[in-house]
Amino acid sequence: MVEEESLATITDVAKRAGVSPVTVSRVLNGVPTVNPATRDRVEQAIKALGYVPNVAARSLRSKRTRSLALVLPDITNTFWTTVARGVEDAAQSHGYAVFLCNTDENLAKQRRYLDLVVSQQVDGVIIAPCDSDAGNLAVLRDREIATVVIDRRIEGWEVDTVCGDSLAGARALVQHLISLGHRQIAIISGPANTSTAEDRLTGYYAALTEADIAPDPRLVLRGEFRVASGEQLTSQMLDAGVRPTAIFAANNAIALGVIDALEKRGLRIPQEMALICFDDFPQASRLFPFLTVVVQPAYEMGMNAAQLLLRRLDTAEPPAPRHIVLPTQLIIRYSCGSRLHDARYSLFSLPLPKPPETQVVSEVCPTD
Amino acid sequence: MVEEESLATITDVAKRAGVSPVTVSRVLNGVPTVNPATRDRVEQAIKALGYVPNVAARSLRSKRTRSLALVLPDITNTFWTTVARGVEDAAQSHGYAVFLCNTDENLAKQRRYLDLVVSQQVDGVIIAPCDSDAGNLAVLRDREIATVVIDRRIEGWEVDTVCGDSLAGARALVQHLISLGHRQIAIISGPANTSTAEDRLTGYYAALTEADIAPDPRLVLRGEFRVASGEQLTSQMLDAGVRPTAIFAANNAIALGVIDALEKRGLRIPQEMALICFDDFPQASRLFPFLTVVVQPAYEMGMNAAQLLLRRLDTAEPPAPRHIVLPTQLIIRYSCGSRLHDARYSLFSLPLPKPPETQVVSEVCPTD
DNA sequence: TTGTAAGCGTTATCAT
DNA sequence: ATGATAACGCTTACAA
Repeated sequence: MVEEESLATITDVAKRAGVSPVTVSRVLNGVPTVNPATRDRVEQAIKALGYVPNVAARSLRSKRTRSLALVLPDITNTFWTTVARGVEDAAQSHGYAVFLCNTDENLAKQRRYLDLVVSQQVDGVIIAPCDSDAGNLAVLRDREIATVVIDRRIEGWEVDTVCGDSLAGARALVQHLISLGHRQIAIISGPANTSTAEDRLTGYYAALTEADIAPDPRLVLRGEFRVASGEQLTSQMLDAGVRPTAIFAANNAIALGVIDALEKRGLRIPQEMALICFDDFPQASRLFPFLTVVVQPAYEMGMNAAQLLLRRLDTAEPPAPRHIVLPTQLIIRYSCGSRLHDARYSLFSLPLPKPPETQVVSEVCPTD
Repeated sequence: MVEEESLATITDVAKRAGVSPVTVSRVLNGVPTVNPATRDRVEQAIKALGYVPNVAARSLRSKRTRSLALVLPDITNTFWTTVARGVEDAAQSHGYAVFLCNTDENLAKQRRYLDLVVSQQVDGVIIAPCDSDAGNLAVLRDREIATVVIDRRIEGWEVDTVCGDSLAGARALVQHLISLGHRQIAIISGPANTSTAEDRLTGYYAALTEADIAPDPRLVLRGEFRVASGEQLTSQMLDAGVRPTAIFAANNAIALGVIDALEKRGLRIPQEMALICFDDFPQASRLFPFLTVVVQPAYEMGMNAAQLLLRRLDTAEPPAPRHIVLPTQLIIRYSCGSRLHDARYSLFSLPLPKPPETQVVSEVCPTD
């Protein structure tokens, strides 16, 4: 049903419909002041010729490409792929295409991708930056490219931000351990120049302080948000004779490394070493029926970021930057007989100094 | 160091360097017939102005966008994210950007993405199609968009293809079970209209036949390549009183569903039910120290597909379509005392009818 | 409601 | 080795 000789242009459609190219353009862009009959003829011509607008020409003229870039640190982590799906769904429903860029937490790769993104003239960028230094995002700021920072805050640039509540999540996790009687709790966190690593550390300290437990510097370890880093730091700690009763892994990749190190040493989880972490695993309740985690609303984070960005692109004069902090959920896994249970609690931000009795606010909804 | 008033164009660079825009274009495109001194001046001007070429203008004129689309069925599966990284690395090293499109094994989504991809005028497409019907890829064929099909073969269109050797892999997996004494082996495969599901089923039958085991239709189940499907089919089978001694999951997502169903019924793996599957899990040796799998070279598949595509884009008159089948590896996991071991065997394609004694050809390389 | 004219930034072609 | 000119397909501004 599609006749093609070379590739139909707007002029071909115009000729076939007996109108001028401008009218076709109006139909394509949904301009209301077009005679319905004319619109019909144009639409038929479009269908008959299998016409598809040429985005290059369109964006050369209109200065918009209808494309976004999503720059992520680790495409193999399901947390990030879930974020990506949120962004994708929001973008697709608005007719935007998404370039997915994987930096591997590597600043050089991030820089290369940002250059690419600039030359591709994307309309906007959603980025989880490798670190909190705004200087590394200078290209975006200087060229005034609409940007939303996701998951991690940035220092020195007032820009839209969508994050999970790392502080409340970390505090709730550590409080959970404390409520189970643990007092020697190690934390294996991420790099010092990422806000998520910082916040989770702050939450850890807050929970300890609130329970009158003096922090032990030997139990505070920092590396990267990677499996290998979690494995290495755990091994170092254990090999140095430091033996906490519980470990808080600052994300799921680190937790995998911790599991690795513990299993190599024959330490059973949770009997000989309790483990909690940020970000869940798919199928976690079957694979790790013991694991208490804080999950962030990854899909919603992606969707929110994309919507924020798209709204900004639509409005001519954008409002002041917004900082969105999405609440997290605490999932406590336990077995009752042979049944596995997930108890879920929504976490709300509470002031740091001296919080009320309980941080676990909302209501339980067991899964299966 | 970057002076900007609006946004530098090729003309601004030309003025600053005291040459014509054409010369700047020549420098940008690496045309050799440019005086080195001129080239220097131009390059300095580019740097001074922070000039970045406008891809829209460039592709409007040159008919090339230097972008590819990668269309995948499940971005949450590490197999596919690994493929994506292979494609990305190859593309980036050639200066191409990649649009990642996630179809969720959903034909409607696939169609929408292909339309988007066409209007974005990408130079080429790498696609793992939802099914083997070439009709669903008609847009690509009709518009003569350079295409590489990955992971799954297509019926009715002669097009470049990069796949793993599902047949040899499936056969080796089932042979492994048989060598352990299993004779009631169930298979939970994917949809009938995907070549991977078909090939793995064929390999399953081949191994049974070669061992003089009559296939039992109640043990052959087909659904989708998804966790939920694996869970559901396993549950159905078990609830119907069908009780094999081993299950072959046709991919890793299905295997997760099988694990789910087995655990719900208190069946221990591998003591009460052996399990094998196609495609590995990250950290599998720790999480599933019992699991024997066939891994496909996902990264290489992506890289090969991208290289094939890029080569085709470079050469004016492309040669006949190529079909690449990459060999797979069998990984047998076992514990020796408290140590875990991975024994790896490379698998080579063998003729179907009556293969020689052993399918396991290459040499063992234990991991840790 | 529709059309005319101009131009977005680059590269192909031809000329020097 | 370099430049002048036109054209890619579309949308904006203005005119009718």
